[in-house]
Amino acid sequence: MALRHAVLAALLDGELSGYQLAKAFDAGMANFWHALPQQLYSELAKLEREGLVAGREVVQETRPNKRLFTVTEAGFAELHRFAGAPSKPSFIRDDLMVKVAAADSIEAAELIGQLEERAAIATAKIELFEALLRKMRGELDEAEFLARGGRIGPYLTCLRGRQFEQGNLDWCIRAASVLRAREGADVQR
Amino acid sequence: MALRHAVLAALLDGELSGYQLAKAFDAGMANFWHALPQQLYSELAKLEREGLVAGREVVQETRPNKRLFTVTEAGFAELHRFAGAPSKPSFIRDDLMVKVAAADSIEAAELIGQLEERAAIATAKIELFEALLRKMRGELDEAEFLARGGRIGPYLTCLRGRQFEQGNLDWCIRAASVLRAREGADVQR
DNA sequence: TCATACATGTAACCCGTTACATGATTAC
DNA sequence: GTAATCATGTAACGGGTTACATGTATGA
Repeated sequence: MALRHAVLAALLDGELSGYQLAKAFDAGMANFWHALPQQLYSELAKLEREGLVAGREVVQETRPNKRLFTVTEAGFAELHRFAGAPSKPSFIRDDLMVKVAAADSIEAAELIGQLEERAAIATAKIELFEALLRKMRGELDEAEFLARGGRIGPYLTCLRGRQFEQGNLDWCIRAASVLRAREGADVQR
Repeated sequence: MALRHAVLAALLDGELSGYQLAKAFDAGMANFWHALPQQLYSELAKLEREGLVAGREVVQETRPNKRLFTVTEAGFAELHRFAGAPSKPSFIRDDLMVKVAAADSIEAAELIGQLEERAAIATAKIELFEALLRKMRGELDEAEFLARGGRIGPYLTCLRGRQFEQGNLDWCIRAASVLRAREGADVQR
């Protein structure tokens, strides 16, 4: 049960509608979480019922009306409680890893193709995260920003996201090259 | 629906009982997947019903009887089909990242403690994975093994697992030191 | 004697994903 | 015209986690 906390964390920057929250999850939270709009709408509804967020209706003329949500006192209290609870170590759980694990009984060409595709995705994400980091730190350099900037939380998680994707990229390239070298080569079975 | 494929991949090395499979998931698969025994038992039952694995009863005298499972022809076919399907990129989804994202409204000391704890766990996992890697490659060095060894699949995923934990470790240390430096310092709010 | 390893499951619940459903406005 | 953006949901399904349930054998 941690999506609720990710939502609370996302709302710390200011009040957001469900729709804006979905955007935020596609951008700033994307390094460590992902959620579809439906899930966010229903999670917001649940959080409101429990009094952890408060919504206020904003009437718009040209656009459909929307509801903006803020974290309540009870919401902050819940975040603090959450911060104190132990966090279970995470692992990767990736289809591509399962495929590589079975590499010895799967056609190499297929696998190599998928590894290259993933490498391309990782490259794109790295660029995206780097742009985000530049935007967050503004005119300060990284050391300055981390030492004295505001809201370093999202910056730190974005750093981890970038590093994670760099790890994906390096590994995909390496695994693909290993598999390519073995194709047709003389190998133990 | 990918646990089934992880199970099939794990069974490639030879026939295993549910219990042994649970061990295997705690060791060799641990770098990229985790599953509780209950889930494995029920997944094996499902796979057997669908004909993707075959179980054979082994009567034991001093121990309770057990059932050993092997991948069937249909199971291999399913693995090949799976290998051809697109794999969605994964992301981290970690409680600790949520906490760091909310760092600006959470007590730093708590967070630093959790980051250090996680760093210790990562260190332990790295050692574990390194031992596993040494065991898998036997007397060959890494380049030799990757070029000509048998069963490189698990080796490659274990490399990713080690690298992932190294990433966790580096990031935890960095994030903790950033937070420590800011404690009591003059910071934007 | 007590903890650990061996050995296998069932049941309930929550969370996440997929599919369905609607409808106006703005920019190309 | 057509795609993208704004805006909000419901329903069904499947997977993962937690709790429950049982029993033997070995080693400290």
